Amino acid sequence: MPELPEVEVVRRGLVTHLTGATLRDVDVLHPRTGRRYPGGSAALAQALEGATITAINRRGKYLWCVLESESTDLTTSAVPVLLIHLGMSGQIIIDDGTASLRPHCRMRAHISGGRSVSFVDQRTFGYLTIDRLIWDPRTERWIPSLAQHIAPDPLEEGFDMEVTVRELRRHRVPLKSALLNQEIISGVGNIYADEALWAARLHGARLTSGLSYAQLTTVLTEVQAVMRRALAVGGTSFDALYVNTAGEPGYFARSLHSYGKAGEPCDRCGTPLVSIVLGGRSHTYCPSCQKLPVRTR
DNA sequence: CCAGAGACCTGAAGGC
DNA sequence: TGCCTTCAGGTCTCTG
Repeated sequence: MPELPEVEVVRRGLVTHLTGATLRDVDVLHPRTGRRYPGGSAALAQALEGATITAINRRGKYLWCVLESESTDLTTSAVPVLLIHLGMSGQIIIDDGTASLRPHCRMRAHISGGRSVSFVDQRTFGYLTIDRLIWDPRTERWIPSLAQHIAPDPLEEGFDMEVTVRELRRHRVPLKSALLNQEIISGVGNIYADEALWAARLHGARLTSGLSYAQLTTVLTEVQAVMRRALAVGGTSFDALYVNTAGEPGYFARSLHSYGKAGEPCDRCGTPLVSIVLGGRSHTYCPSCQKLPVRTR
């Protein structure tokens, strides 16, 4: 499940292999992959034909390739980008172009040197589309218009801890749900939300409005810390659905303390971890280290 | 405006 | 053995 660290690992792979690359013989092979592009997958493939990638950037789980195009479709004053969201099973694989089409391959294009780039996505929650860059005054950088609604992510330069804490407190929702809300903080998914809550010793059901500035700052600091550690080892490959651009898994799964460990002893106190459903998503926590405050009345 | 629920999708895993 | 149900996840859309 690609969250911020996994998407960043993919971005770094693309920087190495796609910077300066021109897309040729573009095929978009599934209708859902191009569903966000007006005209759909066939029109998307046509628009991408001959486009050259000049830079690859990211905010949260949103990834985009800045394009220069020989196609008039893309020539306007605004800078066009290929926006990529990996959804929950998206992979981008660079190979030597001789391999046969991979299972669940949703887009394939040839690039220079006889190589090819494939977008593989088993569950089709991911998508590709073409968007335009707009200026984001909050962080003083260019972002795709379709990423306008998401907040800065905890590892980007313009991330403001105090603003995010205030935004968390403005909502009256379970802390776990707030961490997953990309409009409050972007890039966090179920794995790193559970891990940060475990590290901060906070129960995910606690309401954001009832938590102190110090507690919220702690959990955000833990989000940053766990993501940096995961990034350092190539991300989390909990199942076969996440790999880097070379098709290799990351190694952070072995460092997880709570996600996917219901019933196993807590690494701090030995109490068996418990799993509940919160906002429609599983939340695994230690009932001893991450207590809910006792309700009076 | 805001919170919560449902829809989307596919393969793995569990139950009978 | 085989069929059926349930579950997992991120984001968008709808409802109250």
